[in-house]
Amino acid sequence: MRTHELVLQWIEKQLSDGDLALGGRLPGERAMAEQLQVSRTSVREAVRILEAMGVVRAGVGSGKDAGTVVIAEPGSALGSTLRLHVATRHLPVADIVETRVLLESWAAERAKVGVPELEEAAALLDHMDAAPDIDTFLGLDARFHVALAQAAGNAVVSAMMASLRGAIENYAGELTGNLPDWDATCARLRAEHRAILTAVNNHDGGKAAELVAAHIQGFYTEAGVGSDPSPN
Amino acid sequence: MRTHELVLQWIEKQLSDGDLALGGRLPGERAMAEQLQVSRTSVREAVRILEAMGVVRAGVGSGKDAGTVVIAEPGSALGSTLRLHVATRHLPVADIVETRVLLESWAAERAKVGVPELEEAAALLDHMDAAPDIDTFLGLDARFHVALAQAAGNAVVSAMMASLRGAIENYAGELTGNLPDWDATCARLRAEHRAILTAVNNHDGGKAAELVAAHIQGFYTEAGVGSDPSPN
DNA sequence: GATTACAGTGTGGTTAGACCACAGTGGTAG
DNA sequence: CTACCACTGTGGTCTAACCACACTGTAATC
Repeated sequence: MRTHELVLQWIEKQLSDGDLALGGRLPGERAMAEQLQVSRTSVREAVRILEAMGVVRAGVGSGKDAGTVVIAEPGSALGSTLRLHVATRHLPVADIVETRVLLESWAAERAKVGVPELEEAAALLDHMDAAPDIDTFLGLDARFHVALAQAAGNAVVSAMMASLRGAIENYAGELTGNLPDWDATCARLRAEHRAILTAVNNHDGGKAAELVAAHIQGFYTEAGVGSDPSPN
Repeated sequence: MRTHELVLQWIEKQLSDGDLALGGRLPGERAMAEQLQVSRTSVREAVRILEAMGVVRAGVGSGKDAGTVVIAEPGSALGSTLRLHVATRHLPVADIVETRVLLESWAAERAKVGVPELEEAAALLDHMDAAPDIDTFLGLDARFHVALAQAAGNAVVSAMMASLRGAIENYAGELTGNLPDWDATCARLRAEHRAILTAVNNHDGGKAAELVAAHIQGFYTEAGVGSDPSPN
């Protein structure tokens, strides 16, 4: 077994045993190296992997944001991984979109009315009506979809859904500039968002799921994603 | 931007541009370091991250398996990431199981009859009948479920489904020893597998999806997973 | 006394250079 | 022809140093 894997095992055990919890600080790299009798290089390789997994965040200096602390951001980590595999042509963009439709319509169908996430989603829709530019709109759009997914109460589905979106974010983002009429598209998307939220609040999960599926598929189809067999 | 991220960007660009394809070799670490004008350490950190993502595999020595080659194993990589997040208590085991049911029943419903994956699945069932011990059985079981998922033709769903299983593999594996009657459970699982495959081959996707959902949920429930609010 | 300036401390970030184990390659002695 | 062995290039590991950064405490200054 390679040295940095030993360090990974040790840290994972600390997490599993509860000796290291979310928000907690890892020992300094030099201290860990001495404690485990390995070089600082190996410790750093392990920390890098955990950072790529979204399990820790490393910060220089001293004080609040310094040191290596335990976080929980699986979404961005999974997204990066998927993005790389899309780059290798192993994961087709169409499959990403299809899976996103699957997860997100499932979540819409099971969204619990009255949870804070739905209120946040509603507030985001108001902000989107006043979004000054496309990028701001897309940023709020992402947050809306995540909030909607979170309302279903399954953290794994939320994380995966967010990662799927993130994996093709740049790719799809480039295509929005080529849309024939962004203002019209934007107006349609906003109307669809409100229809989805209304269906959820009316306890009509089936309707909400249908609307979400059509909403996502419609956007990517219009942007030209999914029909192209050779992305990048 | 940190140095190793620069290396990551460079490699990702090589992949996106097609200059580096699946099965291809990365330049040696020393060569890459010189080419990008960074230290070998930084190159190694980038390679470590890619390795954790399941994008490359590093091998020592010379010849066929030597050097750093591009692979495509998102499943194991995503599984490790999820496992770590389960360890931080951020992802409940119950959510993992629920998501696996979702993905796998979706795949069962859309499995295409006649594809090679289904034939492989059938062959695996025969091998499972003759499995000498639990570990062998569970290994074949994993391959059966992956083959079934692949029959739906969505690489992302297959990878995610495999990763979900892998994330709680050890956790669930420990519990199989505590089952009241493994022989009975094993016989039941084998019967359920055949019923699932039969439903798929009869083009009864709805039935297959139902059976798969009950099959997975039943196993984890019997093993005591999902009802325990505090795993590990 | 309050404020400012600055050295001190501990963090991760980066580098250079060395040595190791490993696995093929090819020459060489038998 | 065979067996051996030095050679080469790969990743794996380690050491020791230096840097930038951000806070902390102290001391000089107003």
